[in-house]
Amino acid sequence: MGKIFLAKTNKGLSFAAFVKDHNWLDEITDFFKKRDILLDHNENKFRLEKNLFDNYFKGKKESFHSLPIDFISGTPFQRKVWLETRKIPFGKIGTYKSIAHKLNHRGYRSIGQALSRNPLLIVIPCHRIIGSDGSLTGFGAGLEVKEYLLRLERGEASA
DNA sequence: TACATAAGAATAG
DNA sequence: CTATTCTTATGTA
Repeated sequence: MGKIFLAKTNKGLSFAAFVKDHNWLDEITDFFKKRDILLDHNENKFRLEKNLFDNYFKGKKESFHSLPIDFISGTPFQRKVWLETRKIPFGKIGTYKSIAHKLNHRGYRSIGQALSRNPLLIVIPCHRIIGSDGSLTGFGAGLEVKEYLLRLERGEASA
């Protein structure tokens, strides 16, 4: 399916996304640079994460709830949305509207906006959020990925 | 303050 | 019923 770029602080995982191309990596590294976060290329530190993702892509109900995460970016609102999204159980889906409702918000669109900036793909299952009519509205990493992930959770994955 | 948004609702076909 | 357009609210820079 592709490679996944992971980044973590000493507090927890802070970034996870599919690697697009080299240029994309530059942007990410730049992102961390601006925050004075040094990147240490040490894959050994990601044993746990790797294992979790491995489970997930095997179709196991990995919720990542045990994985410590660290929001290096994000406004209070975004975090609320992310945390709420994270509560969605494996295999289930939610709508922007439902999230908004839980947060006592009327800003459906803002939910999507927050999710679009989700730095923790999969860990925060933004792919489980779809439009109120059941349509896949959008996805940062590409709708293909979203579709794939949803099928994966339905047990129809084909890698 | 102005811009952008992964939505929604409404309308037309 | 589906496709298309328009509207509105909210977050962010």
